[in-house]
Amino acid sequence: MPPPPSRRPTIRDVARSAGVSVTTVSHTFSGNGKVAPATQQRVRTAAHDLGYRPDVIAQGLRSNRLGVIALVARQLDALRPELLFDVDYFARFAGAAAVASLAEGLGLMLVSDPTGPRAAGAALASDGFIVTEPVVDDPLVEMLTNAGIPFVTVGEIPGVAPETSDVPLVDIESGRLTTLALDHLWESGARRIALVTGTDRNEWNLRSASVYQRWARFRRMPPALVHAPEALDDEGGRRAAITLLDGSDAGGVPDGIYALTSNHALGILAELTVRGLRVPDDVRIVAGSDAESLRTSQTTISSIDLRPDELARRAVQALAARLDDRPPPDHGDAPVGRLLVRASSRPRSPDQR
Amino acid sequence: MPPPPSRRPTIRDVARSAGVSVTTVSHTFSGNGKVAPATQQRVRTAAHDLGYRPDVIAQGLRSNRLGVIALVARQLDALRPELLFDVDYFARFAGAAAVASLAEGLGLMLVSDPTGPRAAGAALASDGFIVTEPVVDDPLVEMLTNAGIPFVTVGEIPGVAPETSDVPLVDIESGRLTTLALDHLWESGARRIALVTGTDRNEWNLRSASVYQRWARFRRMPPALVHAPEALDDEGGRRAAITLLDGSDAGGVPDGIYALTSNHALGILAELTVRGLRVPDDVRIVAGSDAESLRTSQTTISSIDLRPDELARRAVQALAARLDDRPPPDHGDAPVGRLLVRASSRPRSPDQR
DNA sequence: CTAGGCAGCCAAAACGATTTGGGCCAGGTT
DNA sequence: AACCTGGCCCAAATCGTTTTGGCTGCCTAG
Repeated sequence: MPPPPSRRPTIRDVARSAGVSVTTVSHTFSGNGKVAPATQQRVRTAAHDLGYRPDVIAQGLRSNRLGVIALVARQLDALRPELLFDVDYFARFAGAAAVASLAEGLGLMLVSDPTGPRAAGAALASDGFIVTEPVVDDPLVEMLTNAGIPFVTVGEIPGVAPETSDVPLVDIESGRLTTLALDHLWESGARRIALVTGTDRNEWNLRSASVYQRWARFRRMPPALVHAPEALDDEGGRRAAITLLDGSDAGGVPDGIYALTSNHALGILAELTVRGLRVPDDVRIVAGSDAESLRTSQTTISSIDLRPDELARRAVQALAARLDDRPPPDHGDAPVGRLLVRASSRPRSPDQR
Repeated sequence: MPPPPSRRPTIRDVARSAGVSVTTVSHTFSGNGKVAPATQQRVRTAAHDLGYRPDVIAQGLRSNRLGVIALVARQLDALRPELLFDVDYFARFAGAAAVASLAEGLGLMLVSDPTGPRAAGAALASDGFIVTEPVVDDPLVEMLTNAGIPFVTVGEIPGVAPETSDVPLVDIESGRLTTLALDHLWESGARRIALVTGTDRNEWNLRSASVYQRWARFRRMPPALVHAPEALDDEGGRRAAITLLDGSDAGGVPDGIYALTSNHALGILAELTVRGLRVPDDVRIVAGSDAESLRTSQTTISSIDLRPDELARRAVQALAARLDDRPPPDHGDAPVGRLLVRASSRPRSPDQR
């Protein structure tokens, strides 16, 4: 068996070798048309012997589909790109999305925001996009809409009522989860609960803040709301803590803090510890997204686990359905996100020192 | 400006609209051929008005290049895929690789091992592969070699001398770093140093073990070597610790442990703590790969930071160079990986013994 | 005045698959 | 005997680019 010319075999080579037309070869593999079993067998063995693999790109050209979807990682262009995946949420999301994509027969491409100047052309090769946490007036959303490229969002596009939009949406349950976190803090004894949000104008930050405001009014609790840039990491949390502790807010020093970003929660814990405040005795903390580091910190920190794996799975399935013009999958309305109670908000048990 | 037929404009539409041939349009954008500046201008505005974007797939078909490279995530098929990215190393690697790819004008695709049964065809669409930590007789390596698909490995292909292979290799410095970790443990006072490796047969595990053996002989220290499956996570570390502490090894109970996998190190720390052994006073610990959780654990754990971001960057650059038939980039021989000393191996302050 | 060169443009042939619209033949119906 | 019906197969068109190999004129050197 002489290695045929070094280039990889095409459908034509297979056809010649099997003594049939390319049409027949194509039909054999695609299942279209009618091909006698005997012929099929001949084609298959010929293909196998030649080591034939259909050229995905040529298929893509005809079908206008490549079998690749893109996950947009907006922070990719940020200052310290190597830290991108420090955000556990996104890392978990990406991992689960890759797995789910594979299950749908799709590849998952990580791309930076393609609206940016450095937009790699390759990004546009994908059949569809998953946009997590779109922000107000998101240029990416606008671009995809204009270009007619299918996409789904995880979290609402702020300012766009989901009913009026036909963009598939994966619900991140920001309302329910905010209430869940606040109620939990309340039940664990906190009476002056502050909220620390990030500064990205996405559903998570915006909705949490508004729900918090309403919740505080309901509890007749003067709201204490601080914003810290996500990018500041721990330091952002530390500064937020300083603001809350030093700034003589109406309500006085908080005894409970709900920090939406996990690294902020860590920074807050650090600052509280420095000041000799005990967690959870003096101040209870809940983080709004889960991370490995919350599980291993000195005082473990309670958190809202958004279940990025499940969200990713749903996003991929929704996108795959849309790409195939199938109706969107119905995930029922069972809650997804959950509260993980750890030391930072655990009521003391009777016998503890 | 009536929206032309809903399908996206092709190069032909642009040509017609600008009153030139498709060749001229192509040349205008590619810079090939000769096109009068005035004509170029006409073409460009026509393209812009139509909202024309070249079809990446069609370009790919001609050029046999799509501008996408694949990163193989072997653990993707594992039992708990959502935990894939718990392995900080890979998460960081993927993030940095995505960024570096973008800089090279390439997209990064996450694919599971394409040798598996579920191999998504899309995986094969990529121009090249990055294989991290290939194992002995790696089927993926074999497949890529046979198919003539370009790839680079991060870490040697065990059993294949790098000089004899023309597969670009990113050096993970397993020899130097193992020695670095062991010397550090020694200097911090440990005299009976055990090694806990994973069970994957990759360079990191294999080379570390062999270097450890030699190092132990040199120090006239009876070696204590335990293997625990990476997949067991903390539990694997716990079991390894049990083996080391209970099994009456020749050398007795170790006072220093080098655990290659970060989660193993965490498990070891937990088991030691349970038994009332103090870290680092009774036992010093160093982990062989860095992770966020080592930085925040009760007793922070020293680690070897492989600098996955830098490794990823190099891998991408090497692959990009190979794809362009450029000579491989020369990264000099400055060391990359480093030791991060934390509490688990910090020598006691002066007043201690 | 002519040959050659060059700038500017184009038609047509790839690239590797899928799909369309027959053709041919055997067997069953009128 | 003529007609229809399927089963099986094929040639050619198609997808949207890039590249090859001309074809025009115009300019300049001889």
